[in-house]
Amino acid sequence: MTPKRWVLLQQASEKIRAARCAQFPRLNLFLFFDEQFHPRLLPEFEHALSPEFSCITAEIELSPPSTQSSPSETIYAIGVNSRRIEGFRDVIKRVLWQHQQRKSGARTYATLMRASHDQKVQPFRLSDYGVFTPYRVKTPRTIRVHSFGHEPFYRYRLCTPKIPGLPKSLREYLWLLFEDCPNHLYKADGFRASQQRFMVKVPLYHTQTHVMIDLAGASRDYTRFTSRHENLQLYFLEHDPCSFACEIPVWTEAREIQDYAEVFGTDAPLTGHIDLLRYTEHRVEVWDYKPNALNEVTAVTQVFLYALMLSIRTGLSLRRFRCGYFDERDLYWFNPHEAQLSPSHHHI
DNA sequence: AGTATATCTTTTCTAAGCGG
DNA sequence: CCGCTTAGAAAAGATATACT
Repeated sequence: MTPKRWVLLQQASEKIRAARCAQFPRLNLFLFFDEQFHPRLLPEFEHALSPEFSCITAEIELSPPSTQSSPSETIYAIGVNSRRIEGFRDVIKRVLWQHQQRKSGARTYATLMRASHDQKVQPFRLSDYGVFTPYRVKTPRTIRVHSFGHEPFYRYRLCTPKIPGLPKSLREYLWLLFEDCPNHLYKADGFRASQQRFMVKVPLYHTQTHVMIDLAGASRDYTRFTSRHENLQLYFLEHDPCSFACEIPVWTEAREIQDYAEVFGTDAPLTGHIDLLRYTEHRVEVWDYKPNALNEVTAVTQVFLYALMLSIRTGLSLRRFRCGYFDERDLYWFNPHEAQLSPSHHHI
């Protein structure tokens, strides 16, 4: 979106708001130009929004520029009379998500595992399609928080001063989550990485002396929240220079892996939330806090799937990841690219 | 559950009005 | 001219609501 177009959309927004403010005092708008498939979307948006919102649509024809050579353009707008801007945004996102241009040539699971080079990714961004008005600007904080209503609620936290040193695609992913996360994938039909569906075989290393273990022990005195998990996570973000984010949403869909159904035994999207991310020795570390790590059996699969999904989201090779889980006594870690997923998924 | 925002309520501040 | 009173505005605080 060019700055000029952005201004035109803002002006259109003001115009609509002025005309409708009496009838719709809490009007929130999504505006876009008539490019690509957009105009067809107006009724689709309306249909998707109608169960939850009272909505209006508008079309504004721009007066053509003085040089008559170029054709006139139209701005389309869909609006809701509600303050639930996140709910509004989610519906728009869901509709647009289905219209994404399919990336051709999804890699097979085996190539994904073998890849030693990073891949280019083209993440979905709402701002590529249109603008929301009014736009609510969040106050900047060192640890930025966003709660996802992913049943239950997950509070994603990002420690912004630690971001600059990270690989670019990871940085971009961490930022786009705040607004562009496809929350509809986390509803009903998907399957969670935390649910056990198959076994992973991988060389697993065990230790009882590790900075993570010390930090986990020290975090016990931290009781800001009622949840132990949340206290530990925030403690790591505040006291460990390597920990930069917690409860990071990740996902992958069937169209992203050629033999997805064969590998996972389903077409449903895979979703999850990574407990804790660290960056050390040029490796992205995916961690899960498991009280009683010693007796843990499902954690390897779970953390492996987290790393796989983050690798797909960021395009970073699995070789740049390290995985593990820990508590106040024990720590286990492994290299995700060495993992072997047993294809049978019939054991739940 | 925990947090941000809107709305209502109370307090405080400011300044104008007025009588001594 | 001064100080007391008070209306109205602004700030602060408390509560309700919406949000994720």
